[in-house]
Amino acid sequence: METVELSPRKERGTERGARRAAVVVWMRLARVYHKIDRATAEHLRAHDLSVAQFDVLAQVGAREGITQKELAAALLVTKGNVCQLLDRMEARGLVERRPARFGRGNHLYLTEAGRGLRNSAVPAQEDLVAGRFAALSPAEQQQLLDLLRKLDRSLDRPTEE
Amino acid sequence: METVELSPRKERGTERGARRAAVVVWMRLARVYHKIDRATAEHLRAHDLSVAQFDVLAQVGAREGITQKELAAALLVTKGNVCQLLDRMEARGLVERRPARFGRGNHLYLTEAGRGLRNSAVPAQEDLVAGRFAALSPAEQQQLLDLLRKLDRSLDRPTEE
DNA sequence: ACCATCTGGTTTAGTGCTAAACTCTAGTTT
DNA sequence: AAACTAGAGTTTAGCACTAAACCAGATGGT
Repeated sequence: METVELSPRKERGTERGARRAAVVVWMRLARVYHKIDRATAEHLRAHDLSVAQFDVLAQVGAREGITQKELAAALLVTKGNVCQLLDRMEARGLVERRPARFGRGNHLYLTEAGRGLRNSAVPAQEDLVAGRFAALSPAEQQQLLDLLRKLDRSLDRPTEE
Repeated sequence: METVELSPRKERGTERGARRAAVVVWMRLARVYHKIDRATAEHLRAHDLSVAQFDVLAQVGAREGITQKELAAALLVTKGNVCQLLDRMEARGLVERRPARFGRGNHLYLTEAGRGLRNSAVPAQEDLVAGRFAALSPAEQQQLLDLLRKLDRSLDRPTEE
């Protein structure tokens, strides 16, 4: 295995420190993500839903008529993944694919069952999340949101390292 | 950075408002996590490593002699998952399972190949993460870390919902 | 009209992950 | 010592997810 090209910067002492600091933040963020994700997965089992399926239900419910491509983009997953997810959920009668009348692409809609499940699962899910964040005051949550937003936006801009 | 309202004024301080607010923070956190996770996965392919394998390599390298159970706990995954992961990595000659001399459990060690790979992959990975967090100043990263730490610690405390 | 291309969507192979059942053995009980 | 128990590790079934190849209908240029 070859050595990988490191970024062409000079190894100044402060850079090393900055690198460490970022890694620590990232590890903590990943930890928090995992814990809450696990907790929601466990909770959603009461509705016979996986987290992925819940996400589909929530997104499609919020934006009916969305296409598979758009859904994949919204969920940050591949179209292949969305396709398989929809296969299962359609077979279970939760969502419906309708081919576009003009142009290409399938439009997605919730069935009655899907809407019903969504209406019960979404509030429960929100309650759970609210509970997990309850340790932070509203002001702290706002602060956290601000930081995450700034970070998130910077991630869209093509590599500015 | 300017503060953005979380929700319409009329919901401020209400249960509904708090619930919404937490959900918004959570969605943003999940988004950030996904993006960085994807970026690291892509980057690690240069070393023929998945994120999970990288994590194993990093953990075992940092704490040689760790048991599988401890590793699973450190990575927040099931022991079954660790077992499979180790199967592949052992087959590839990166790690080694050694049955405990006394008591039960396997102790884990990196092979020479594993150590070499770790030594090249870890710094590259840290550079990438540092780059992704570069949009935040050191002070902001500290702030983010503080909030995540507080949140993380609260998640360990048995359900206070 | 014809062909080339583009682009949603589908399929497939391979990893990651969980839950749950199972194995094996160390340490304990009787 | 024989049997029981508990705990680390393994196995299995099934969903999630990606990358990459594939398919088919739309679009567009000549």
